[in-house]
Amino acid sequence: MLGERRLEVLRAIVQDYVGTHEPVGSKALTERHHLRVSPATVRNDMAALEEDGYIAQPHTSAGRIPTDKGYRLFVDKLADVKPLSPPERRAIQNFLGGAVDLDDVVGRTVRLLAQLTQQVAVVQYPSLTRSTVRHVELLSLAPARLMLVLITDTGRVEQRLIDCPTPISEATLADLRARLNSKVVGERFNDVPGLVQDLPESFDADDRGTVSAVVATLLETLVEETEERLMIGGTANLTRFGPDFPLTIRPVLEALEEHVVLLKLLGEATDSGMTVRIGHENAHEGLSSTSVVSVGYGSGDEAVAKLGVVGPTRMDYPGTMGAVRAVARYVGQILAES
Amino acid sequence: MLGERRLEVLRAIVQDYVGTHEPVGSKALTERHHLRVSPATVRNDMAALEEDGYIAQPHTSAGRIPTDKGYRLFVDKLADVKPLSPPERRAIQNFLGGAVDLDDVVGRTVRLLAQLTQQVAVVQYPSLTRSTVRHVELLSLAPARLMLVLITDTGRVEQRLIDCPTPISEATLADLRARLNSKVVGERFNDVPGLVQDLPESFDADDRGTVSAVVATLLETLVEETEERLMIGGTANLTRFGPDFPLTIRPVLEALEEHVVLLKLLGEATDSGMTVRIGHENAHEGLSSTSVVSVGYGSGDEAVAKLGVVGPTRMDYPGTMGAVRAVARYVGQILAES
DNA sequence: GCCTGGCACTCTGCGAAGGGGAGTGCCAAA
DNA sequence: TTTGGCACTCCCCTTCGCAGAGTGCCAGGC
Repeated sequence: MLGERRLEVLRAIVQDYVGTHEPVGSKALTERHHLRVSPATVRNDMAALEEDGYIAQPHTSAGRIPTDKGYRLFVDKLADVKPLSPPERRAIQNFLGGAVDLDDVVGRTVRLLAQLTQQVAVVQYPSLTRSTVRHVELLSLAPARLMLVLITDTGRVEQRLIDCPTPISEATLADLRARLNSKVVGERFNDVPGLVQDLPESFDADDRGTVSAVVATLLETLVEETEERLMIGGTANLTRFGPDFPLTIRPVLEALEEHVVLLKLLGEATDSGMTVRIGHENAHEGLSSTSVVSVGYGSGDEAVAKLGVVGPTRMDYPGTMGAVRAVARYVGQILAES
Repeated sequence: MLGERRLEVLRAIVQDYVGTHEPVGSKALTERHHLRVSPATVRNDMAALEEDGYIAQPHTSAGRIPTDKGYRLFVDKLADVKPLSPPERRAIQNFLGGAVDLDDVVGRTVRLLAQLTQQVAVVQYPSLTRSTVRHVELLSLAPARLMLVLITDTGRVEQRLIDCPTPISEATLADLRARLNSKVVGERFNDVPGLVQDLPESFDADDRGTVSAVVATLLETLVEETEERLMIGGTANLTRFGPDFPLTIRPVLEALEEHVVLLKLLGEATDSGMTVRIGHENAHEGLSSTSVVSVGYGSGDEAVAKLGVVGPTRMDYPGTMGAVRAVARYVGQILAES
């Protein structure tokens, strides 16, 4: 359909526009890229590209800018992920390696990604549902008041207060704690319900209510806290959007504050491999002039969460994708080590 | 020094400028505020106010706008904190009351404050140093690997991994756990070091190394985690700064991302009562065209942390102060209940 | 059939020019 | 001390005109 040279022209347009942020004309194209043809020929190609919806003119007799469809083609067919340089890789490793706990890992990742891409970075905390249980702790705070602490293999800690129907002895509590842990430690969250549901039956009638309450709270924590958290950074980079951005930046800031929206956005991305959503491909309309590059990361083979960046559609896709992929890889390593 | 009417004129200028965001002239002043004098008289007063540095003209023969010094006088002498309406109070209570845990309380508070003031809200997590210990838990993860979990009365949980020099038996661990808790539960963080420092001596020589490691980690957690966290919201309100804000908004966004800066900012505020820092009174230069209204909040009589808002110097001070104070009060109540 | 050079046309962006408006400062009088 | 009057200043907005860049189309060449 599209000739080889036309694709080349589109690639050149995207690259130039990303660099200059100004509509690019036929003459400038032939000068900067050594296409072996004249401006007039390029004009013909541009007309065809515009006809097919890959580029557009902001105003008659101005240069062309890529459309969402044009960027899509560029990303799918014309762009290679640009690997980071060895020094950059080392810097990433050093910076992430200094993290002391999970919060710190996520915090550093966000700052790193924002810094590397000069865009807004979004990092999801490792998801509970895909994590496994490292430990469950039960503390007696008062005669009829317990605290349940759940520790995941990714270092996340969740706590819940439990009001017991009847007081429970320390001995029974220790027993419960031991049996609970022997059942669930190392198991994935999804599998926990089936493993603990018959636990109350094996206790004395007196304690059964309390044990049930504990089990119920545990399951509740697993479900409710699937509500996933995320961290955002680099919002100052939004000012790079352009001179027209007062109206552009506002809906983006609003969207970024709605973590639910962002989580959904990340969730929609394919599980493995990198996902690029361009402009109107994003469901949320506040993000219709932005692109989202996201990828899963995890401590093992499997992704436990996602991270990505949000930037203007006119972003440097190869560079951004390279940075996102590299950061995800190293975060995975760090998580695996801890 | 300043006559009564001149103060009245200053107040009128501030109020008008806050409302219109445009330099205010003598004629408009006499029309909107029923000052019983003519524009010419007001002009004389304005000249005097300008002489003293309370107001300034952006350009010759334009209206006047308040200076930082003018706002300062307004806040100190001319403005009353504007109480919220009963419906607003009820809404606050309902909204905050729905919180399920500490994260949720802080999150809701930030959103609420941003919504009420239409500005950027900053809420500090309850500080560890002023909190008391609710429980310390020790978990054996591996033969020579422990996890220390610290739970505060404000619901915060911190965890740390400990590598033991020598393995420790479950019995000894239980003993240590019990003695540790009996010493520190209910105590303020600041007092903990003195209470636990002689703990290692009372154990067998074999275990002393491990106990020392545990104590050291606990103390480290207390100190390091004095690093306080905070949450920010309402950054989309930055777009209200004005049409000239591309250059204004960027340093503010940058400052907001440096939590360390913000914590310092909040920390500088007086412990009790409300603090208003106007324009250049803020140490950080990115915030030199913003004002920060902050106040402490706490579960009891004493403040455990601070919250506040960051907005343009031309903000509605009475309304903002009223909202900040009210929110702080209700957050305190919520924390006291839980 | 595709590429190329030439040419007329369109539209934006920028700077100069001009008028309206708002506001000030000063002065003289009440 | 306040007030009305008046001349002056400066900003802002609109208009105008022009240069520049880019396009579309056409006719000719490979």
